[in-house]
Amino acid sequence: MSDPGKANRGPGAAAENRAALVRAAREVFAADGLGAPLSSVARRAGVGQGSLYRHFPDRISLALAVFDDNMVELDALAATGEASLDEVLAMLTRHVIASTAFVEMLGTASDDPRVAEVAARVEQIVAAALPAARTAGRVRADLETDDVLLAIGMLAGILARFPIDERADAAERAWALLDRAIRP
Amino acid sequence: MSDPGKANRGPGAAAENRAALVRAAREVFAADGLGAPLSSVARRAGVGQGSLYRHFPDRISLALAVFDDNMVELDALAATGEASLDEVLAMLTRHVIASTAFVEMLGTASDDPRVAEVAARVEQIVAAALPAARTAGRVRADLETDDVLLAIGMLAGILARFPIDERADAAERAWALLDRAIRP
Amino acid sequence: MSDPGKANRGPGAAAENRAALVRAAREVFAADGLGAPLSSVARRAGVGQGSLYRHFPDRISLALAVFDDNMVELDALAATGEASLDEVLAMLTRHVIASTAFVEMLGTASDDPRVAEVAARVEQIVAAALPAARTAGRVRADLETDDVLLAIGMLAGILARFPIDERADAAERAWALLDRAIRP
Amino acid sequence: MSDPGKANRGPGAAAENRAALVRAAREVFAADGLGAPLSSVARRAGVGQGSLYRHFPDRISLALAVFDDNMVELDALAATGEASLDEVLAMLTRHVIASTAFVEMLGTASDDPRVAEVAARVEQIVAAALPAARTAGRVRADLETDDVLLAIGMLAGILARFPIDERADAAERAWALLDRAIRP
DNA sequence: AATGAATGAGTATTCATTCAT
DNA sequence: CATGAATGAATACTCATTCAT
Repeated sequence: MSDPGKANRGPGAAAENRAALVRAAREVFAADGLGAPLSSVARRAGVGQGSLYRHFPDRISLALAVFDDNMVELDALAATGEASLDEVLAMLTRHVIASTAFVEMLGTASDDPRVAEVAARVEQIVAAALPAARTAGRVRADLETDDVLLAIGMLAGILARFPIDERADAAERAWALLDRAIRP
Repeated sequence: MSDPGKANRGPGAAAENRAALVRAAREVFAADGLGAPLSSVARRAGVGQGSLYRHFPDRISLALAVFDDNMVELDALAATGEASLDEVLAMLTRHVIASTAFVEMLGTASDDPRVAEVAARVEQIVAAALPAARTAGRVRADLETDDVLLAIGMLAGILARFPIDERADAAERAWALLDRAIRP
Repeated sequence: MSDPGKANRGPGAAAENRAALVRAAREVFAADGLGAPLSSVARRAGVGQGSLYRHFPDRISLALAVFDDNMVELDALAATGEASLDEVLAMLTRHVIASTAFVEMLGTASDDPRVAEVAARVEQIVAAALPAARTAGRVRADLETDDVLLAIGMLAGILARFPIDERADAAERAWALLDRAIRP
Repeated sequence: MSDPGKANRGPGAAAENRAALVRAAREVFAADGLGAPLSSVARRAGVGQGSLYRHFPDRISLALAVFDDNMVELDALAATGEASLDEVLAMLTRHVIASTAFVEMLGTASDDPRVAEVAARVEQIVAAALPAARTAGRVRADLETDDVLLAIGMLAGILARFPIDERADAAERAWALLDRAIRP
């Protein structure tokens, strides 16, 4: 019974599989939200269900992996030491347009320490960019980090209700409003 | 055969059952969102599955019944002819705090004519209150109805991520932001 | 609580209701077969479920009532004393085109004595017409009643697989074959 | 948690399960028709519902698998190049006796391409055997493929109304009639 | 005797998760 | 370590049948 179809590529394929899973999950989460069937992720990745669970024992682990790239980008931006709040917000907006699941994750199951850590990191980055923005008069002097995070949350909430191809537009309209909310 | 379990309380229970279903659905939708299992609604109402489907042939019918009260209130407010935008927003905010599913419904499956009608009615009520608010300088002169609806949508989106008992606070914070976004 | 909708027309409506149920059942059985939901019969008749069950305690009772007309017609034909086999077959064919459920009933649940009686009556009528047909050379001399009934059964079986509006054609084609089978 | 009930026998059981499902379905379809509950198939096969759906995503897939054997046999017969119409009919009759669902499938949901293909194949095989039968004077010179298929359809229709153990007899009687219908 | 609602069992289908190979 | 199948619980929905009014 040496069935063809998909040979067991063996342990060597581990890294490759992991990457394929993350890639697939990114697409699936973007399209169907964070609650999408994990089986569809495995299928799209061309990987067995079991491998998915081995690499990512639960949905959150997978989501964290997916959005790790986002965090890497964000961290890179922050690492320049000169990231303006506008740049941070622009990047976050891009991420949210690509997948509201990013914020969906941050808002849910926050009892998972790893999620909390990501949330904290985002908060940190925003917080770091805020003083300069205040000083520069870009935002109100009394604007708090939480306010900015709330704005991002609202943005994500509203974008989730639009089909992907309308999200860029919707984001623009939303920022037209929100911008006034944070400006001095 | 002679199973106890639940006597057929007869047609007299109809109105009572309907009310129990709506009440249960209100709670369930508030807690778990519009996508919650209908079986849980029936169970919580202490009513057979069949009765649920008799009264409400589909999820939307049930949701419409649940949020009918909201609309009645809203209509009543609008009927006074003097509803200020602030009053309208306050009421909508109360509804959204009670159940983000209200807005969830308006945002989804808008291809159902009954939902579309409710959405249109909400829009109408907002639109009716807007001119006076502009004249009074309560909001920007160029603020559109769509902007207000977007704000409501964002509010709902963000509240959905908080447990019910934190929503009032969250709403306050959100409005503190949004208010600036619409003010002149 | 004096709900409108459908006043309880009281006992006087009994005969009327019965008739409406039979009429509705005829249409429903014709369209969806003998296994169609009884609720759809009650609905189409504009009659309560309970009334349906009062008049017809089970599906077979209803079917018998529906096809009673068929039997009346058939009996009337037989009563002329001069019914040719061709006439009998033509009438049966008409009935089967109108509703394969007629034969479906005769073929199923034959353990019900009332059904058995109807089946016997049909057999009787066919049997009565057969000798003359044999004498006249219309059918083979060795053709048995059972053969004719079998032919009717086959006709019904095949017609059941066509949508109603194609059944007349299909019946014609089928008889073109079957006719040779019974002719001398 | 550690419920016994049924150990996961692992992938090794796949082929075995598939075979059990087909076997069970063959019996169930034969006994209760093509519309029988799929759950009863799974139960009889001693297999979880999920496994059934994995192997056969819909009812038709299962039916096709069940009747694939029939087609293999039929194809084998046709492949000899010398299959007489009588042999073809005898085989089809055997299949229909075993399960009228075979023809039931061919008659229903013909919008499924796979079903259509099977139907076409049957037609092809009959068509291929017909000319020789005509030449040999075994059947009427003007007998069409459709007539033969109609006859098979009628046979199936009538057999469906007999319990399995009476079908062989019934088939014999039916052919006694039908044979005359196709003979010269 | 009519009404229409109530009930629950039955069926289809999906998915998270575990496990033998 | 990969694979892919197995399992069963969960959920939607339908219908036959019973029953209070």
